[in-house]
Amino acid sequence: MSITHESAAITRFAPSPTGSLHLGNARTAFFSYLWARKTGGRFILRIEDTDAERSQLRFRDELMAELRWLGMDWDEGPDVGGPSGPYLQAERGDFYRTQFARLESGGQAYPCYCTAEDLELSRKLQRMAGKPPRYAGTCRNLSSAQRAEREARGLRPTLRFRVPEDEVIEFVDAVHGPQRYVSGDIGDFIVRREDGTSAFFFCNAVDDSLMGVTQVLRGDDHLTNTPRQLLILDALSMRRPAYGHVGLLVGADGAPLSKRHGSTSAQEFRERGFLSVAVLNQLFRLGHASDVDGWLPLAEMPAHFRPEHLGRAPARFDEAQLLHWQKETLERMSNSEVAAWLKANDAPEFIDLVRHNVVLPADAVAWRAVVNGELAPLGEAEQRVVEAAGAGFFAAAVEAYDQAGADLKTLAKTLKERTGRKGPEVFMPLRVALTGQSHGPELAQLLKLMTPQTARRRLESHAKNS
RNA sequence: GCUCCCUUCGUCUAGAGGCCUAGGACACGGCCCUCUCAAGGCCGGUACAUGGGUUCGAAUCCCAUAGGGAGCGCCA
Repeated sequence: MSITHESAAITRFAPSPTGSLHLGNARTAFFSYLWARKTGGRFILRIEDTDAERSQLRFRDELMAELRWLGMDWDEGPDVGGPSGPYLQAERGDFYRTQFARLESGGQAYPCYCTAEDLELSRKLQRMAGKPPRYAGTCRNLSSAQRAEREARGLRPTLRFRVPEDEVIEFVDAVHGPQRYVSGDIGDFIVRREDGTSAFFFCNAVDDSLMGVTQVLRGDDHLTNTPRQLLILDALSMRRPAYGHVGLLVGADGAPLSKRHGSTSAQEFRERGFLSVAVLNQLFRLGHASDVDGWLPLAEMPAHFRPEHLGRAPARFDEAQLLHWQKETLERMSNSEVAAWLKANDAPEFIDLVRHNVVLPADAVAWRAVVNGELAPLGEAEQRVVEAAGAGFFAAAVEAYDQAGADLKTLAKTLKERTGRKGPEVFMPLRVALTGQSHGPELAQLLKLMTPQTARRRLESHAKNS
């Protein structure tokens, strides 16, 4: 069996609006998006809001806003419509009811009157006995009289899928290759909750099929769920999409990405000032090997996306690499784009000067203070530079500054003549005194941007008691 | 407990039996450039989880072991 990656793929991203857009989900969404764009297919956004308790409108809006911020657009979705709507599962109840009825009339599903407490207890018992916690089959073969009796007692049933015995379920996973499961390992599972809404296994599989999705791409955590979904689709004689399960995104410690790893949502990275293209360049290479190593604009990513090179092993998210893509992105931006990104109304000369020393907006804040604010206390290394130069050096520097003004070349020249020092021995103490740091943008330009009073005061402060 | 998945430099990855004394990117270290940092150029170190097979030959195939992860939910 060979997997074809080239035909027009209909892919989807189907998040549940119960939280912010996690980096891992953003990556799966992105891969799905790229697959559709690469093959000239379609990308669908479907919101899985069947859990009324946890689903929130706010999260749905946030999810879409973050996706858009990242640069992804979808051909079908709750806000743009499409031929297979509605795209909110909460509004698809009629579709599910139709399919539930088909399952029930075919005997492929049955009402189950066990309560959540019954089931919990049963699972616990099985676990203690060292057995896999599977549905015991209590309601599997209830007679109509028995059902009527339970209904009369006011019990509201769930609908349970009757897993066929001794069936082999096979499929070719787009990233893992051939998979084989036996139905005996799967217990009957709930497809319709007591309140009539659809459970995940069901609506997720049915909608993918109904919406014409040809390629489902999702996290590895769904791999062993796939046979269940295939069973549903087969029972309903619905078309199976192809499935692909990518390795999860994990933190530096190898554990699934979570809050304790710091920022994990797209929103957090956006708020810290990361550029969306930088984030995309990083996601593009996590669990995916492209044919290019360098930075790519979003428009060129689909052509360099290789579905056959999606990774099975979990990928660690390393912020150092994201920082690299951030720099690469910044280097490609014009001064006015950088200025717009910084959102601070900086003078063009300032932007031009410090842009190569700024990776995040927070860095610009520090340089602004250097130009016209208060310097932070000197670090150890800086302290040593000042001490090595000596108070006399700075006294001479003040004098030279009074004559030369903000022209660093003349200032340095004068100082060289008066102190007999040269090169770094002249520039380094000046830099440290003037900026408080041993590194940074061109000193000559920095000096020009400062007010004379500031520059003079900073030099003078080291001329005395150092 | 059962089933399934995963394991190449610190990190992301290339690698589909000989092209691998394992390649690239990021990070790191050194040198050059330079007032410094960044950028750029050059150089460098570090990896096939372990143990058995199969084979003339294994990172690549098979089997065990170890370690990680997922699923077995009226959560998705």
